[in-house]
Amino acid sequence: MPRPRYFTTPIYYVNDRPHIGHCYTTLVADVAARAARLIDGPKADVFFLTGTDEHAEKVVTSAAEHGMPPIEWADLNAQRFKDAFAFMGFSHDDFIRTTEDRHKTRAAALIADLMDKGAIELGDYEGWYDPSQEEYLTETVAKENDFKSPVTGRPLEKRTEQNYFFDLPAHEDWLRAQIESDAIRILPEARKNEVLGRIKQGLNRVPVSRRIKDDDPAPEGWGVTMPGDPEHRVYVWIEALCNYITAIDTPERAHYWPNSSGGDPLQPGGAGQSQVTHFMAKDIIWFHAVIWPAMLHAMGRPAPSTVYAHAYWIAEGQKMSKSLGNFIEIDQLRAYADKFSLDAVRWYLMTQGPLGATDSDFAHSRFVEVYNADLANGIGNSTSRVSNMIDKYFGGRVANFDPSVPVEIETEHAFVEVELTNHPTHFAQWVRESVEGCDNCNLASSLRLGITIVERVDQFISDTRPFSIAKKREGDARIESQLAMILFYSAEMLRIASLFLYPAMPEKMADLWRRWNCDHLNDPADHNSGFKAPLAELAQFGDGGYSLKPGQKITKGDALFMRADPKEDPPSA
RNA sequence: GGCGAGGUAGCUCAGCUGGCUAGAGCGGAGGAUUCAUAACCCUCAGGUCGGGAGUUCAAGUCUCCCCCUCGCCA
Repeated sequence: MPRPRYFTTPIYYVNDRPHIGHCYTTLVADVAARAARLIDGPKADVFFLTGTDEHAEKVVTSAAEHGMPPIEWADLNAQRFKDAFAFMGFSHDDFIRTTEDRHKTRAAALIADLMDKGAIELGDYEGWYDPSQEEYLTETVAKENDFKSPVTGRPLEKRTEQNYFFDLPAHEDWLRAQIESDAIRILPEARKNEVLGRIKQGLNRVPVSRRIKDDDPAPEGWGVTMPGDPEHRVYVWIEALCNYITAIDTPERAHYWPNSSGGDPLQPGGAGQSQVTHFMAKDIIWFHAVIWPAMLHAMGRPAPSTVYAHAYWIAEGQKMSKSLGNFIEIDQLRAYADKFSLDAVRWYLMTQGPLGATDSDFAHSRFVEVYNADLANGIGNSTSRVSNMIDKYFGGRVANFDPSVPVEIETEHAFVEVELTNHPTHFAQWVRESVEGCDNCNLASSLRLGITIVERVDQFISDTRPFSIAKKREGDARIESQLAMILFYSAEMLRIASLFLYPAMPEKMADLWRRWNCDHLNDPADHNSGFKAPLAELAQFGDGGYSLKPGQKITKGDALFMRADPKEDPPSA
């Protein structure tokens, strides 16, 4: 049995409008989840979670501004995320909202557990309070604003109040050891250094609650109150982190968190144990790589295996910001998808995106370049030329050939035999590379393998020149067999290339499989229907159970990706 | 101010523990070809590897100084 794998995105602040940032993080998780399901095949045990974080005070005030109860406002906005994610073709298994009872009750239980274990205690909180906004500011923000309210300019007050604190410093040594040894793997590497550097500077207690104000605008039951102390509400950040557990705290799902029963509970990723990967943007790595693992440790639960923090998208060379109003929102991605196809958008984001530590630019000219190079001129054109030749020369069917007749190419001096015997070995190697890439979250390089194979197909066709051979095949069984073999090889290589490309482009690849009449999927019409076999078996070249067979129909269809004109204006939302 | 990352071809970046004429992809130029989506294939980049000094038989690759960019923290 393949080991269980659990992929998460952060739960998104429900007041936000879905934009490229939310979509990107979720896309990365989607591609990781799809790749895992493909690699592990029909027995894959993958759970992919996303959702929304809804208990922030601003949600209550925004709702009031819109003249509706907070939950209605949250419903409305959460739906926007659901719609956006459905549009993006994400394959999440669940969408959790922190306002749901299943979350609230379990989050409260987790906090209670921490209190029972003495990890959370009451203490004094001293900070800079902005009376006009009724909120505390961090030391940094306070200082930056010269200890005046950033909104009204009035002086801040130093205030003290009682709060509950999580004893983070108690876990310092453990955290450092876990992170240094990669027991908790922080990726990319640069982020790991950053986190370790910050831990070395010393850890502070983390406030986990806020006293509920007398004039609290939130309705009864909003948020999660501190167990045994209804005067305090659990700080949204702490409550939000709990979603990774609350969503899977059912008998069927519990195994997605590594359990304590088998061996050392604090050694995640032991054999058979679930592999947990949290994806997020770099701004919230501290919560996920330090506070959350420490909370889990305090509860006696294993930590996540991998915390992956990608960098940001910028737009046409400019940082995206509220003041500039240049966020690339879901509508703009929709406009690109309308023009270039959704899978093209997914491909661009995945292969050009900020998976590493540095930011990436979403530039229209770049989009078109990548679209043309990889998709239109790459997999699109190659599919087209291969299916066209099979149609033209063999009536649209994979033809029989005699494997003992070698394929030869004509050089200036002689006919040279083409080396084909290594093909199966090459593909087996690529499968290994792809699996390894996914394990290390090198999703982009794993996807690139598909394009590498397409390039091989184009080269192979140039070398063997089936279109020239076709002209002199009449009555020559040897040449006929060579032609059949070349096209079989080409089509078979494309079939395998498409498997590598699938996690990013599920719709288009399923389309290709329908044209090729391949039966990789349980339901050929549904790219989410699951695979009939693990990748290694599906990607077996030439004589595998899923390889193309003589007589198999290959349908010549419309262009998979039509070439785009770089001079055209960007699509607008 | 503290810690960290980085400055390599027009663009995006590879170059691990120092070693032959510094690489890839994209864009651009030329050629060849015609099965294909003006596509594919082949060839072409003469880039002071941020600047300076040093160590070494040998340095993008190590040391020191300087300049610049960017993170995280205070």
